[in-house]
Amino acid sequence: MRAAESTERGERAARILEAADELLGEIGYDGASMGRVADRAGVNKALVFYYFGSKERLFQHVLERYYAAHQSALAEAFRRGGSVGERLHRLMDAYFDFIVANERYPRLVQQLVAAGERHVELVQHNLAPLFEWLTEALSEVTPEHGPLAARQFFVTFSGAVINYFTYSPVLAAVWGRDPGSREALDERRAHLHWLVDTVLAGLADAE
Amino acid sequence: MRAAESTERGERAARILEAADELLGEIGYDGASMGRVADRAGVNKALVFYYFGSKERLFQHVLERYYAAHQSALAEAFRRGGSVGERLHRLMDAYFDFIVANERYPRLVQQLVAAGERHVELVQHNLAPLFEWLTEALSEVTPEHGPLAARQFFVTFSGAVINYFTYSPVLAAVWGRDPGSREALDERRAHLHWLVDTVLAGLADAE
DNA sequence: TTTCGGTTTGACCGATCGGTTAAGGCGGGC
DNA sequence: GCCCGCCTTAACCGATCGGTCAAACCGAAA
Repeated sequence: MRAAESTERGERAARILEAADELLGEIGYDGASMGRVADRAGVNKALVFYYFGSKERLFQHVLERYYAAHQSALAEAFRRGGSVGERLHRLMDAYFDFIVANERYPRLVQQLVAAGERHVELVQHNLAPLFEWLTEALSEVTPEHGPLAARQFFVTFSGAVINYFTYSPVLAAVWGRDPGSREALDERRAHLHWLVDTVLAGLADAE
Repeated sequence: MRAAESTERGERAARILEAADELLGEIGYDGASMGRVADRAGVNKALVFYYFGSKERLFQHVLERYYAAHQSALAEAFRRGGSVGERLHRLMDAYFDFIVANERYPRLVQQLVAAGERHVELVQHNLAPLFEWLTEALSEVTPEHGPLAARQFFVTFSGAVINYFTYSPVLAAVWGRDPGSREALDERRAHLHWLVDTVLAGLADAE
């Protein structure tokens, strides 16, 4: 995929995209000036505009790459059937794995949401399928309305996953331990699976 | 409290602080230029520097106000004793109520974390007490290590609360409903309490 | 060899940024 | 009436921002 993009319009465009990706994750949209992007890519600033037209389109390009990857990773996990529990565990794993493999992604989405109303649409398109899949997967065991509706669990579960990563630098300081280490990630993953099972058991009791 | 600050150095300083607070929540640190802060406060730009010295100190002032309020709200909720469940429910309510009463706060913290390593320290000081209280409250029923350790529930619970608000504009679009409405807030609060009870029941079973 | 179209560059633009400065109100004590 | 200290302002500073442009480069077709 990345190789295809490198040859699509020359590898310099790919270097620019990669630099924009890195800087967006490190210092945010406002901090990542076109000049710094060009410098990191080892390229003249005007070339960035030649390839991508404007700052907004450049970073939109960066986000769409993640969006597509995120989408396909979760679609794959959802397509295969199984019981409610199996599908939830698989969705959870897919979401978790995707973020581990794309460590800049959660901070990036977080920046978009925090930046205000302007970029809500993009995040919305990103979140909508995940929301619908989880709603469908849960529909067998949750009521349609009220505190136990699927939409509540959507916020709770996705928050439990993504917050671990977005707050990771803070957690590293509060705990005496790197939240990105292999053991810490395994522990978090096990916690999430326990959470799914416990919530499902609680829902069964509530009926 | 606010009245005390208004008279401390004249009400113009308070107007500047309020404008800075609003803009920080609306358009972020980088977007909130000193000129715009001054305009919104109805004041000359140089006056902002006269009172607060620099942009960084101005917004640090804004954050410290929230920090103190957050701290005291949760300390109050924790001080009173009771069973594990009672303390957890009270902490949850206090956290939730505080955010409802300070709607710009979560987006503000989110921006700090997203902005990179620079502001981690402030968020850390903010989160550390909450972490320790929840850890202490949970210590009776959770193991010290592994997937059911208190630190895991800290991330899960705080994420379940704060994510509802930070993703609120996105959720409004995905659902056909305003997440900030009275009924929606009540429903979310009930969900969180159900979550606490269910997790506690699950922990009791796990022993 | 010349031409040509895509690529790359340095120089430049107006706007805005955070921050400074010197000078003007302006009310209260002498 | 004058002076002093706090408040407030317009004007200005250098730096950086996103974006433009005309010229130079360069490999392939003719």
